[in-house]
Amino acid sequence: MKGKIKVHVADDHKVLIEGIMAMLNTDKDIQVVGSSLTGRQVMEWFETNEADILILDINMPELDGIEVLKKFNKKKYHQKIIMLSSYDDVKLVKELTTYGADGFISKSSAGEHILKAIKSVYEGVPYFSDDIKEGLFNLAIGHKVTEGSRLEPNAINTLTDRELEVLKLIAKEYSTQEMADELLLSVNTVETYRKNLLKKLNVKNAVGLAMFAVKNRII
Amino acid sequence: MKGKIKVHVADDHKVLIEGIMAMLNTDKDIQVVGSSLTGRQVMEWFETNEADILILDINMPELDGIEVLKKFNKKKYHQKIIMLSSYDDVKLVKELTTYGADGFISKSSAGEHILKAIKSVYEGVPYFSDDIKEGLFNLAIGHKVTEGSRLEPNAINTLTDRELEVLKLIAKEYSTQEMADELLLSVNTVETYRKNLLKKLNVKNAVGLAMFAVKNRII
DNA sequence: TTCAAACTCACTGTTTTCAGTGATGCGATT
DNA sequence: AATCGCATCACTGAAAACAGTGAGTTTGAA
Repeated sequence: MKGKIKVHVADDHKVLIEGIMAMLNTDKDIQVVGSSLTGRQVMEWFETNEADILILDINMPELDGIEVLKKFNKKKYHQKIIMLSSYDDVKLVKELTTYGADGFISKSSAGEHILKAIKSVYEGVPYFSDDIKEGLFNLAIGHKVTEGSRLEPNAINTLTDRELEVLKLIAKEYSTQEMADELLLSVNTVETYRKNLLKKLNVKNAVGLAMFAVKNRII
Repeated sequence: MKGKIKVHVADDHKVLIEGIMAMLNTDKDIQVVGSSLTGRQVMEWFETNEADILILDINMPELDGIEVLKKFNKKKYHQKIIMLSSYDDVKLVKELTTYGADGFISKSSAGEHILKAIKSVYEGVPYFSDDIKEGLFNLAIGHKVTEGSRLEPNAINTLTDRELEVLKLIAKEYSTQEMADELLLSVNTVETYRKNLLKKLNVKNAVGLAMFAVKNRII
């Protein structure tokens, strides 16, 4: 191995970042070159820096890990991405791999798995921690073990970026006018997104949208 | 200081535990003597072991941090307890201090705060990380400043039975007409309850009501 | 290059929500 | 007996949400 593997860590919990950094820096082949607390920070960092591996928390403020993943997908950066998931984001795994995620580690797994994951993914071999594998297995079996599994698993995947933005604002009690101001759009446009959301998510009003947002943790 | 401060760390995220351990063990005055992934494990550990400080995550499976705190309260163990909170559990702080919590740290604060907290609490001085303090301040002020911090502690208690019923239905996407049918009331009456709710809970629309319902687990 | 999807906006019309005010009856409290 | 909280309802008017349709532009992928 010529140089060290350069890693960027993104998570909204500073203690977790520092913990991971402390751990990774004990490995002679790995060097943590940056960290971010929000998705937006990740995007900004990668505009002027680069890393071999990005460890990305799924749940982050401003721009969550999923959004970041999608954006990276478009930008064609060359680093590998390992997703960090807190609870049972198992349902998302399949989808996220299609968006270019190279590995998954649940936070409830041991730290050594992060080392393994980094080295594995760096070599081009996707990595999934054991509990993620188990979760996928349970999903495949059909019998759910975890609470959250819903019927229309992928309604959220059908949402466009703009629709997601609007959805988040709706869940924050914004009125259409306020959203239009915030997003610099016409009221008509925002209304269109709202209507699309109502149809796509098959709910009857803003409350339904907000509840969907809660259940899918996009707020 | 004669011996090292003995610390036990409890959190369901193994990586976080390991991170905190790595960090704490760099301090010559502190020694991590144990860790747990669930509340039950904490209880078992303390039956046969002891520590000076218990760092306790609020959200854990099996037995959450709050329950553990209550049980410790009864057992009269002599260690101090620092609560780790993921999001803004600000509303809980006051209650938890009465149950014997000696400090609060949010996970979004830096790791050094854990060091500070441990030493402070060990000396008998309660510790609250800055964002917790800010949250409490906002709570006291009444009007929310930050995103998550809600209203005056017990707005729920000011709600009448009928208002609660209506609130639940609103959170289920009912329209006023539907609620009137369901509750055998006139539309006007239901509207009145809705208005009272908006005023009492200080939110601007039905989404705000639904979100309140979610946060206060009345759905 | 072509095509589809996403993004943007407009217009019309209906329904619902939000806001304020006021009123009645009923039961419990003082 | 008077008061107070709660439940119930009505009326008005303004604002916002919901619904359907159509259409131009941009962009990325095939």
